[in-house]
Amino acid sequence: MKNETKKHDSNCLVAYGIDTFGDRWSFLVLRDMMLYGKCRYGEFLCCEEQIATNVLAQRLKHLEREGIISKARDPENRRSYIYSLTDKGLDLAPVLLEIIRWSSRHLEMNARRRRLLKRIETDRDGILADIRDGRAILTAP
Amino acid sequence: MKNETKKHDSNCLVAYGIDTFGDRWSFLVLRDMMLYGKCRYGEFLCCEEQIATNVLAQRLKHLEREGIISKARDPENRRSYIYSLTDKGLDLAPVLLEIIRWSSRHLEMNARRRRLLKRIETDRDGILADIRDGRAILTAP
DNA sequence: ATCATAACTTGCATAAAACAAGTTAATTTG
DNA sequence: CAAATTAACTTGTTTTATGCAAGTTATGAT
Repeated sequence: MKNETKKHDSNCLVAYGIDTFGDRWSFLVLRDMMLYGKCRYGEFLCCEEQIATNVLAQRLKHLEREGIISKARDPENRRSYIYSLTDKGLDLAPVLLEIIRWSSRHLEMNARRRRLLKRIETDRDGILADIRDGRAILTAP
Repeated sequence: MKNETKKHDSNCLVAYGIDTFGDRWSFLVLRDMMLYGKCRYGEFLCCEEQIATNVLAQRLKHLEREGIISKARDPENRRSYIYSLTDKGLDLAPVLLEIIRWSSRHLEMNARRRRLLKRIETDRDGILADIRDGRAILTAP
């Protein structure tokens, strides 16, 4: 994940996906953006899984270089930046939703999880709209 | 990926998925099973991305422990084993298909890729049946 | 003017991956 | 049937990536 030339340069569609967004930390950042509406460095940093700051910085650069996210100055605070999903990044929402569906089938459920699953099954478009607009789908975990 | 207690033990559905199948090599093994119908150690070993033998052995154990794949003796050859997807593993097919759809939108296409994408869009059930029965969907890459 | 904060960077210890070689049991070949 | 081959791994070593702690820089708040 450090070496930035596609490590093994497979010509497979699946490998391309894995290499651009499939690393554990990259994907957890994307989850934080899509599910929790996070958009700042500091927010990603205090994710439940405790990403290290150097790794976070590197993954954000990687995702930006791959065109999955973009970085813009925060107009309200000149020392802050706002990360957001590009169209390419937004297109990953269906992958995220399928992972959630899979986990829902194979992990014990609770009310919170059931609520999320139900919304995925009954209000997919609403969810996609929320993701597109950076609105949190879940409250902080 | 070595430490087998879920590394960060998140209680998030997405993190559960990532930790069980989301590692690069684990997922490439699953791709080889679902897309290319591979089922033997030696077949996984000569994948396009050149997985190292120790890593492969470890990932197969991991996937087996997680209930994604199962290992059985080959009745035809007593020094060989046959790996196959469990129901839990088969349930990952939709995730794989979404990744392929995503990559198809964002990577240049060729005839082979277009053919695969078209089949995903028009014959999803056929693909799922092929995966379930261990039939290759693509010829070797 | 001083302190705090956001977003990083740097350096070092540790863990995982890549690489190369070796092992074991079953099978094929001469 | 002894010798070479093959399938599925293990083991040891080097290289690379991650985790952790501390430091830096440019705002911004008090």
